[in-house]
Amino acid sequence: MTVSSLAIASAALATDACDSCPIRHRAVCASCEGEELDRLAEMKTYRSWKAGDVIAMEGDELPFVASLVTGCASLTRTLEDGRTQMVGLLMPSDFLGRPGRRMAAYEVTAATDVTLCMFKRGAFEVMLADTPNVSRRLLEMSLDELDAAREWMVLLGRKTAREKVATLLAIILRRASNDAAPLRAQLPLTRDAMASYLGLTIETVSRQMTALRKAGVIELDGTRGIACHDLAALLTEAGDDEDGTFLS
Amino acid sequence: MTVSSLAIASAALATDACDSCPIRHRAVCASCEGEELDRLAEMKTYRSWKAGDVIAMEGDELPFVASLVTGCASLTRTLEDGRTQMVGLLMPSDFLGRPGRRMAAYEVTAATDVTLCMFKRGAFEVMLADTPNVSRRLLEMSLDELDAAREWMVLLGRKTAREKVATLLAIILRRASNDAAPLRAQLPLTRDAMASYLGLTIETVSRQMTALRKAGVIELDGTRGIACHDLAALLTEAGDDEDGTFLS
DNA sequence: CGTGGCTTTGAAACGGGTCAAGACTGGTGG
DNA sequence: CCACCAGTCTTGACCCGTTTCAAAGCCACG
Repeated sequence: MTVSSLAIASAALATDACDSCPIRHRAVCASCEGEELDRLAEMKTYRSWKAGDVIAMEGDELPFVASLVTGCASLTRTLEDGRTQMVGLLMPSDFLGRPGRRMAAYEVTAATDVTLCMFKRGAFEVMLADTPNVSRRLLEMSLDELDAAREWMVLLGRKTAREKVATLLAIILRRASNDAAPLRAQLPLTRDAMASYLGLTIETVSRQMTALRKAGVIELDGTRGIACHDLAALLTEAGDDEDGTFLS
Repeated sequence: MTVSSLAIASAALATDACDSCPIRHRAVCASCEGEELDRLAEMKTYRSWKAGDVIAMEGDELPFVASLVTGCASLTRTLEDGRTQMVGLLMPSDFLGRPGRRMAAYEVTAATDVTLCMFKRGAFEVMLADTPNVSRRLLEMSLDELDAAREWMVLLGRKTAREKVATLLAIILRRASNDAAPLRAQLPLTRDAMASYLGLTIETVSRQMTALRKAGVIELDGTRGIACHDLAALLTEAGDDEDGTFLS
């Protein structure tokens, strides 16, 4: 399994200092300060996985909930006959696990190298119950994810293969690059993972990438690198009615 | 617009008695008692719409949030060129609106006659902030909706037209009927709405309904009535790996 | 009894899937 | 250091399911 790491120097993560945590201001802990933050810090544990590792299988007991600190992980559901659909893509600060549910509802896989900030389920649930700063933030994040899921439903239900690929590339480019044109990024996903997320086959993803390149909308650099000189053109290909604000 | 009402005697709703409310134990108010319930009761207003009415358009200001009391409403997103995808189906006890957001993110349409129990946004947000019984329930409901949305992503991304239609019929039959075989129900959705939800065209929905009837899996009674003697067979057609537990 | 909206049915076109090679990439061991 | 190997990605040809376009049937309602 190719290792294409987005990991930030893991030395910083080995310490317990939430102050220097890269997701401090966006994760489920974002609204906590002082005592509350200390309490979270006491119950947390870091753990890392390599790209391609399965973090949890559908139906496994998941004894923790977690914030994704670095990297990128996917949530996937499998049908009886093996067909597979990615239903979520966790990026730094996203929350993994559902309070009140012991079993993983989806297979969780590390798309790149991943580090989680984990909380034991029981302790976290107690904290959730008595700490509005946590429960409010979690509600907010859940509603954002719901919006993202619904946006994705539009893509899955109504967009053409070309629009699907363009949409995904636009999202990745906007997230990863510091908006100076040309936008550049390394794809955190294999073609396989892209296909799974987009409800397509690998071959179709590959063909559409080539088509977008030949149309001059994007440039490819090796198998993972992409660049785009004209985001507007890419967004037009994506077929959105706005400018692709979504995906939490 | 054809009126196909699921409405329960609206006389009961005209009163302010939460005790006799059909969704009392499942809606966002479910965990509230005594004082808290009184407080909610004071800020609530009922309002009804006819089947086909638009309750809110995408981008409209929505000055309230609400629980759906009776009937069925759809959330729909539209692409620039007019393609349309339903992203949610609200059934009794479901929550409408997002605390903290003024604008409707989706078009909300009454699929059947609908009655909402509405709360003014401001007052509800205050209550949400200081009443764990409300915020906890809303979090739970949001996470259920997120699960349902993800389940739907699998359907949109990977299922065949036949499986899509079978899945939707199974869900409606299970919800609507009092599980004595044969399961019977009146569809709360037009073919158009079904197609919108399933990411298909009207014609394909119609063809698959006919195909399922000819295969002996379902019976059709007029244009809205369906019956099913063998739910297991229908679930097999639906292609699920379990027994279709989802959709909040 | 006619009208308009919803639904069904049919025929043809097309987009994406499937199957099958072949090319590239990065890592490994001679 | 280079050749090889396994895994990943690309490309091509063909096929099938769904959409598109068109027309006819059905139903509720005026």
